Amino acid sequence: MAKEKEFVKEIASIHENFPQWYTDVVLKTQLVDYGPVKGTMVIRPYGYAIWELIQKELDARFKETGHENAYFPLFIPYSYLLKEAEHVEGFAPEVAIVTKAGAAELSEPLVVRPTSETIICEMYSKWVESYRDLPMLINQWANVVRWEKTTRPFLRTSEFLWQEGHTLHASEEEAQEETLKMLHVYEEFAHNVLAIPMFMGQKSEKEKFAGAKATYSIEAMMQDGKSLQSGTTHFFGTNFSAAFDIKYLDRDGKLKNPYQTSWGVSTRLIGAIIMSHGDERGLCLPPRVAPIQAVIIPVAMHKAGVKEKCAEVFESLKKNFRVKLDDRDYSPGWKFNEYEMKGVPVRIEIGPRDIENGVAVLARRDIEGGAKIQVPLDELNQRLAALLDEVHENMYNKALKFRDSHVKTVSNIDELKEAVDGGNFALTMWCGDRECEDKVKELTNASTRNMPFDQTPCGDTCVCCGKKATKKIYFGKAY
RNA sequence: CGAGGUAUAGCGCAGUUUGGUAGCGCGCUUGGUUCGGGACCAAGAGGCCGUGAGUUCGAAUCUCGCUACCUCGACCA
Repeated sequence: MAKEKEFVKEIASIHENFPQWYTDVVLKTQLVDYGPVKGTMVIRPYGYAIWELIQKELDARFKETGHENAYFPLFIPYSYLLKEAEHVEGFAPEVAIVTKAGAAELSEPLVVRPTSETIICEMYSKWVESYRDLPMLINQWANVVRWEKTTRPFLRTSEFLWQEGHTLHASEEEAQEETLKMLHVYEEFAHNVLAIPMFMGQKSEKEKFAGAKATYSIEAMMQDGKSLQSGTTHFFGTNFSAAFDIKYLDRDGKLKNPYQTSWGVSTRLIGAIIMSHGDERGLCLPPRVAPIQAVIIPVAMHKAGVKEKCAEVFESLKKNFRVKLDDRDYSPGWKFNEYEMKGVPVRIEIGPRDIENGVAVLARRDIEGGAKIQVPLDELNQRLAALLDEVHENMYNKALKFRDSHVKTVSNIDELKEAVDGGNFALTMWCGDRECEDKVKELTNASTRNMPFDQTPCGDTCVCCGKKATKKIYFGKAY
């Protein structure tokens, strides 16, 4: 028997209209609202709570790997931007510039930071004198502004929140090692906290950061088969340190430019969570960043002892979990649907029957149909902890399975087009020429995502020109 | 920035063709009955119809401009 939908439809179908589904979900679950200025978003408490948890987890990892936090100014003299040629070219089209203070014209226009390489380099040039000052390992949590043409909440907005790490190193090897180390920190975080599998690899010349020698990325596959570049790490060599005249006196008595890296992830990660795990009912949040890990819903609240028992359970759980007791005067069914839409990983139902039996009913969000289980009240703490871990594992595995089943190995342009049009990534061989990359983009609308570290060939010839291939690379349509 | 679409109560919509001063559902408030998958009854509150001009005795409705949002493309975390 066909199962009638047992939840109320407030959002577009994820299968029928993915973009509309996304917009509906972010608005209706109150993650964000639109700001009054084009392309801006208000991150509402429920969305911001996710960001705070992301920050907490990442920040711990940055500290663990020896980095310190600092804060650099929002305003950057326009002239700084001009110092690194590729960098200006990359960012000039989308920077916001302040030219006036009140009625008075400023003597030099100020850029509202689109990224902070320039101002941080300027400061580093004052702070670094000796090899003893290296490595310099600084991260900042900040907002940045890029005047994008089209915008979508979390995925591309005029202003967004991120972290940017900026490091200086005495040796090239050490800087390269840092670049890859932080990429792996991102990947580990995405796996263990967000439950999102990432493709790690190096970006092509075309796709790399303006001013970098090499850019690496983590790429996640969304459920529409498109790629979301979720984080990047950059190796600069001495491009910026030379341009900004950062010099240190080495042991050998010679003045040298240090090697540099930068790396960042942004509130876009929240978009990745939404589009990796969401379903027909709405959000499905990974337990480790879910603002509410479990919600307690009293059933037949008016009956003797129910409210009291729920409050008691709430008190016993709140020390260990982000738990919420919803004793508002809505029907239980209404609340079930509400918290499913909001992606709360576990629901705890407690009614007269349960109290009589000394149990609670637990329903998990990540499994279709809820998979309700009864748990004795005195085991709730341990069982919930285990269940949240299980939910995390299941969400990761589900995302991984989806991803792996949407990667097609291809050897020519027709296969590539068919793969990406069908909502897949195409894994293929490439000669490394920009021309072929551009041509593929033109013919299929897919761009290179990245080159995996495992370069075991899956063919000999370039997917586009048919000449000898040198790189194994993923192509995909991207956000 | 190019193509298409939308804008009326918190949300979803009707009303626009044929101009006459706004309506439905949900939600919200109050009271009561309810409560194991979006309960029910009753009584209420809430909108100068995105915005600026124009046409007209009269504009949500017709004309032009602007803005925002959505979808699809070119660029980015």
